[in-house]
Amino acid sequence: MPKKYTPIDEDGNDIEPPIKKKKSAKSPQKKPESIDDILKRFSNTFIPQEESIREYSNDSHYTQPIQTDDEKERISALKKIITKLERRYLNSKKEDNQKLSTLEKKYAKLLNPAQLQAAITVDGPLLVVAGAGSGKTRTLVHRAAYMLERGINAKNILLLTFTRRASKEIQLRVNQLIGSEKADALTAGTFHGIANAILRRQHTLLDISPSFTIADKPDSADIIRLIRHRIKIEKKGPILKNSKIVDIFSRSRNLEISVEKTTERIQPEYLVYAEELQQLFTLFTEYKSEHNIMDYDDLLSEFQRHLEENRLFCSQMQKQFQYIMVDEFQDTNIIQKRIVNTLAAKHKNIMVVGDDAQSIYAFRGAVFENILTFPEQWKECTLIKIEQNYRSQPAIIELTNTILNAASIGYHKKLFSDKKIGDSPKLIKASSAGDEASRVVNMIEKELETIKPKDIAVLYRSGYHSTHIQTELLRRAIPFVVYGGITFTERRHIKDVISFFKIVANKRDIVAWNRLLMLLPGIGPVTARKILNAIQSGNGEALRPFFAAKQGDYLLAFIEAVTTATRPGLSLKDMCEIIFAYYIPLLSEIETDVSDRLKDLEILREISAKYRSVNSFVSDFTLDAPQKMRNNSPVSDRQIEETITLSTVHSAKGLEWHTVFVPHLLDGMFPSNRALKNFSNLEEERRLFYVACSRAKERLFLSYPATHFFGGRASGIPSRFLHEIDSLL
DNA sequence: TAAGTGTGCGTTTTT
DNA sequence: CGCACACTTA
Repeated sequence: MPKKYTPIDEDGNDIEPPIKKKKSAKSPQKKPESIDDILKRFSNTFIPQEESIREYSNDSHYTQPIQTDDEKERISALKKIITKLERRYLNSKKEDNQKLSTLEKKYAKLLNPAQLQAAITVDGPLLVVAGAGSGKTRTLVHRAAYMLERGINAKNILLLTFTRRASKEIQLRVNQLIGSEKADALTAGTFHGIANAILRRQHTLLDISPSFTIADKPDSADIIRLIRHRIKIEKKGPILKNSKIVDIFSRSRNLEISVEKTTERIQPEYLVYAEELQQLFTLFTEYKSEHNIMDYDDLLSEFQRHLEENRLFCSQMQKQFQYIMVDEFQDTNIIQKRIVNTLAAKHKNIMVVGDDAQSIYAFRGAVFENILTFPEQWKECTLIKIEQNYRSQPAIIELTNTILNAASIGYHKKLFSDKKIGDSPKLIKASSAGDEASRVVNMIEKELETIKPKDIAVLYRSGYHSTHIQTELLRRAIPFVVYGGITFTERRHIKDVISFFKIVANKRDIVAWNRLLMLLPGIGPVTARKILNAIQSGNGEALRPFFAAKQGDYLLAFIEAVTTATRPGLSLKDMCEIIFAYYIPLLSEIETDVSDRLKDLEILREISAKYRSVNSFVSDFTLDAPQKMRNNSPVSDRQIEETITLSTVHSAKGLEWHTVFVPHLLDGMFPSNRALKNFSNLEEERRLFYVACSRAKERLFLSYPATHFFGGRASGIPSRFLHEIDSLL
């Protein structure tokens, strides 16, 4: 068996010199090391590294994961569905001599025949399978415009998108097409955004509190942190990480399978804690409802639950949304599909668009079967395929088609393009991650001679893959924006201030209270809990003893700020003043590098000024975090023109660039280590690779380093996906 | 009981 | 590199 890991690279890496810690020599080890451990450490340190760049021509490196019986079954079932779909598609292909109305003729000039059909087929269920770059958004935009022009009331149209960015773009383009008065009344947004808005607006009918706050993932992890001590958790295996627990819970709900099953599937090391996890899940659920908190999954499932249980509400919704369009349908999960089905049940004017080859959100419960089985659900549905690609030049299309052909299933689309053939995709081999970064940036500089910064993107598998490239770009003073990874919202001081707003919005948001209390010097978990008990007791006097304690002045200042900020009639601007006046001095006390953070807070002030209610500010902020960052702060649209884009592949979905770089194509990085042993996960990684490459219009550069630091070890095997497209590079 | 230090461990992807 | 936990110190 070939050696899987090469030892630590000690030379030539100017970015991240590996400093070998000698901790074991200093601190006495309690348990004696096993011979295996010692040997492992020895070989990591002293066995000379392999310096040559590996070639991918030899596929003995790659062990294909074994398909489980379930997977085999699923695939053969899907294949049957696809064959049926294909047959049905061929039968339904109409002769194109239908007579067009004047209005339709207008749209015929703007769209190709398939797009036109998709746009003017307004009544009844409709499935549009659209390949990458085939003008999916264009079709949606024109369809909405066509409907409005045909006299359908904008209020009766619901457009569900995957990201806020997509919904904003569609709305903007509809505006440009037919003017804003009509288009503005259209309901467009993400599933989560719409669920949030409707739950708040209809709170009386639904009998819920409209002041609930929304917990993002770190917030949920905080809740777990607060409640995990209520049950005894003996150390039986690996440490239970709060954020992983949250992942398990969320996935369990998205897939609608038990916590234990989910654990087995995504975090089998935690199976020893199955019982504890189940208990925690119950506590977690109770905690959220007690404190008027909803997480992302609650927004969807509560919405769906009310639709099911409240007939009045349901019929109101069905009456309002007579025409429904869903973008990126391949990435919907069971609950989202159910919501759509319920909403469309009465009028049946439901149109879904998607591409099964771009389904990359299985980790969030997405089932691309949703798109393939749509015609089974809606028997009378019309089926349209849009296959012409307007984005990429033929050499790139050939490559992306090849990637798809390696996939085991899929509703195969033969994308084709009229564009003239351009440069073939290039492969860059580097000796180390630092070397890779500098080669990539060399190419970027070369590209910049002919194209604009905003036409270039670097797309990688995981957030932390961007660090080397970032360092290199910073060094050469090339401005860039980072999408994905650590967002603005997750920065500590932003979370603090938002927590303050959350308290104002929802007094019961104990997570927010706790966070702010723990910030105070002299207050730790125990005191914080006591204070919280006092606050929740509903008796103000109970707080008095804490003011008298040695760090009481801090607490007093905090409580005073809270009461001032909660006074009725304050604008968000006033509130910001009060909060900052309290928080900034405190921040300077506990942090050293305040100036950067103050800039962030200024941005926060600007954003908040646009809102009139605390609730909408806080929920929008959680659902639609500003994530464009440059030197760690959001940038204006103007600056974006001058910057190149660094993004995770996931965040790059639906976007396109003249030139695209896909670095770190090592087995274990892309495809990710986690996916190597599981057949379906590996298939999803391949689709992800497909999404990455199909973002490129003219030029595509793939690259990999010989080694990459990876928890002290380095993997040096080129990605198996490169092997699959070998001949095209 | 808060807060600081050390250490071991495991690194997706997002609304 | 960040975190959960163990242990120490004040």
